[in-house]
Amino acid sequence: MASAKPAYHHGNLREALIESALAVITEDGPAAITIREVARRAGVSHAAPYRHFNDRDELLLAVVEQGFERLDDAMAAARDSQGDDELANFAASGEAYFDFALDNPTYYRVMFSGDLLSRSGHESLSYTTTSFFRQIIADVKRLQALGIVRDGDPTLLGIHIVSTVHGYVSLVNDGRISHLVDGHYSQRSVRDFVMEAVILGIGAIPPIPSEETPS
Amino acid sequence: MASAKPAYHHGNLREALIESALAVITEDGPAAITIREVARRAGVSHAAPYRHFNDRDELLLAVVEQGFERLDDAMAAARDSQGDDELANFAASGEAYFDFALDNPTYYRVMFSGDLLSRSGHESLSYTTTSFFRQIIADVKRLQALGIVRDGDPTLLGIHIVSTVHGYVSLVNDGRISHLVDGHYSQRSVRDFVMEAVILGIGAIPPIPSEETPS
DNA sequence: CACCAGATGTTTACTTTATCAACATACACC
DNA sequence: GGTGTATGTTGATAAAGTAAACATCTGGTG
Repeated sequence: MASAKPAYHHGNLREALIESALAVITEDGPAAITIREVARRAGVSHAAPYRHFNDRDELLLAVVEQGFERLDDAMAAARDSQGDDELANFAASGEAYFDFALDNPTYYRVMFSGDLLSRSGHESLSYTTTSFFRQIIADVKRLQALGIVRDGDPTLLGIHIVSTVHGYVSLVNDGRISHLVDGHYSQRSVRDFVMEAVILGIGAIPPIPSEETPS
Repeated sequence: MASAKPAYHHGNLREALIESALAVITEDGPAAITIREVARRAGVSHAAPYRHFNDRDELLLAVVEQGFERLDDAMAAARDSQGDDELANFAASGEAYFDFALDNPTYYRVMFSGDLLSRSGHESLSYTTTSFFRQIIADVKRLQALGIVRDGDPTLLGIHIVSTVHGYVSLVNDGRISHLVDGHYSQRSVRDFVMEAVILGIGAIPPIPSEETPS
């Protein structure tokens, strides 16, 4: 009861366009996104997207924003997953970051592409990262107050932490270290090594690994 | 004696095109590079670049390769600058990396854009990073043998180191942390903090800061 | 229920670009 | 000097961004 005629109005074109954009990026990278291709995939005319986005960048921006929302959600969920253990909560949110980035390379790539920012210094972008950093720095402060994290400027510590995590997932996503890892390490074990190194680096003791033995 | 007529043959068009490309990237980002614009800046017709590069990506690739050469040179020079002090040499080469990336954001951005790789999995690109990683890992091994760097898989330690450095310079270059730093810290001091944290993180003691008091 | 105002799509048209093919020129070597 | 090859130029085609004018649907309003 919903397929007789193609329907002049799509119904939810905006979302459909974002999804198509993601598909294109996954297949051919962010540079391959074209308004026309995205429109084609959504089954509308090449100019229809302009009813929802002023230009190509705005479409990209919508993808970025959706990505940050999902990342935020994942981290927020993880942050509260470990009860009262502050360090475990922090580690869990960090793990969520790793996992989001590695499981959603498409989102991650656009989110941190830098190209968008350089082209149109969209405030929303810098805002997103700002709030993200604030959260990390607040975490560091809290853990310092609890004596879990070493003394030192929390902003600088936060920058150090984010640098490592972001650097690692970027290198992995861009296929820059696969040649070192493939056949020698599981992606998981490398991720865990880096994560523990981060914890160690801020002077906290990594949580005792759980007994689970995943496949 | 070298400017009478425009000269049908440019003389060194290939280099000129690479330079023009760099200029465009600096001004408007990598996505703004067009064969035609680059040709315009070099003062040649829109099809002339095709005598030197098969397509747009190959031009980009040439920029990337030149960038990696310069980075390699800078690091190699630094690596031998501190005499027999192995750790100091390592730190110096790391510092050279930071400096190259932060002083040449244009090069660095294209070099690690990831877009190129995803579009055309050019072997030369993965090769470059491969040799780069090999060097780091060799350094780690040597320092471990000297008891300067903590035990642990040198490949994983190398990945950790490169992740942090690359992550930091990427965030800086993409303007993602300027809002945290501006007015509070000098870029230099943040860089030094991260660099020391890396040294600390691999279990080495940071070299005693020199007496210099730069402006 | 008929009708109007927006919102959402479509068509057309113009400009810029990548890229190819055909043609032109200059330099190197004989 | 003559010629082949590398290096440039011109012209043409197809695809994309984007704007403008036109079409159609949807949701109130009377």
